[in-house]
Amino acid sequence: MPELPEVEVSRLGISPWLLNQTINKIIVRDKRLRWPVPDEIFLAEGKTIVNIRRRAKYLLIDVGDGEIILHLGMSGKLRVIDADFPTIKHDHIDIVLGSGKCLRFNDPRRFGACLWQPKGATHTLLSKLGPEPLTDDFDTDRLVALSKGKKSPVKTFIMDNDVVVGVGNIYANEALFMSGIDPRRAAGRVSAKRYALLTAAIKEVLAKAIEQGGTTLKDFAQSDGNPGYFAQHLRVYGRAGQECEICSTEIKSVVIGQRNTFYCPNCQK
DNA sequence: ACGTGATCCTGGAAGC
DNA sequence: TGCTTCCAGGATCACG
Repeated sequence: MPELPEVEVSRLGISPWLLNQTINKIIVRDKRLRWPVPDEIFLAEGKTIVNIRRRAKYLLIDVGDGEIILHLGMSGKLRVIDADFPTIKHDHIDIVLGSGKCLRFNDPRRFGACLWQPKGATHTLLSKLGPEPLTDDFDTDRLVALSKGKKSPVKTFIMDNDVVVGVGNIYANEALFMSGIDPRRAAGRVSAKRYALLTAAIKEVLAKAIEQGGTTLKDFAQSDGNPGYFAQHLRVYGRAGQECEICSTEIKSVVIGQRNTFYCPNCQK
């Protein structure tokens, strides 16, 4: 289940293999992803990859005339392998490179996406996104301003892509624990002081995860497809019934916005 | 405008 | 052992 750090680590992992390479061919074995894969992506054939960037959890492969947009959904994996390497189940798309390698997209649950945006245009999916969490555009003032009067839970608030992008369920849980805020608390009833703590916690937990190569639960493989990475230490996520590391109180779980939520009833108020 | 909830999909785990 | 059921997850869309 790739969150922002996993996508960033994927970007870093695949970039050296893709940059300055010509796209010889794009093979779409199954276009039934989150949205049907549009024929426009074939416009990238014959073009050279000049940049690979990330926006939220989207990867953008720039070929000059436009960008291929990739989203890993929750079960998507990218591997860079030899183009003639035998395919396995759910290998939906190949981007075949001049080097003989290919970027192969595998996604069992097909929640991922492969789309196209022409040069200068911004796909509607990307046009309304909030700021990147690791930039200065995401700060305490923004959380304080946008949360005014909001009755929905603070956890739902920080997972809202209009507020800030890239905060998924795992890191939302962890950041709220780190800042001592009860995830059920109404967003409008969190003080500015505590929003400062939360802002810092979000930045810290995401940055640390990127450093460590991404938190790796069951669905993430690094770009070379090899395991051999270690899951980042999670303090509340998935730990219901276990003791809080700080105070030994039992970690509770509750569903918020249809998402499993974990917190320490003693440390988080 | 705001908030809640259904929905997409599959594999792995848990339950019977 | 083999079946069924449940669950996970991001993001959109429909509805109250």
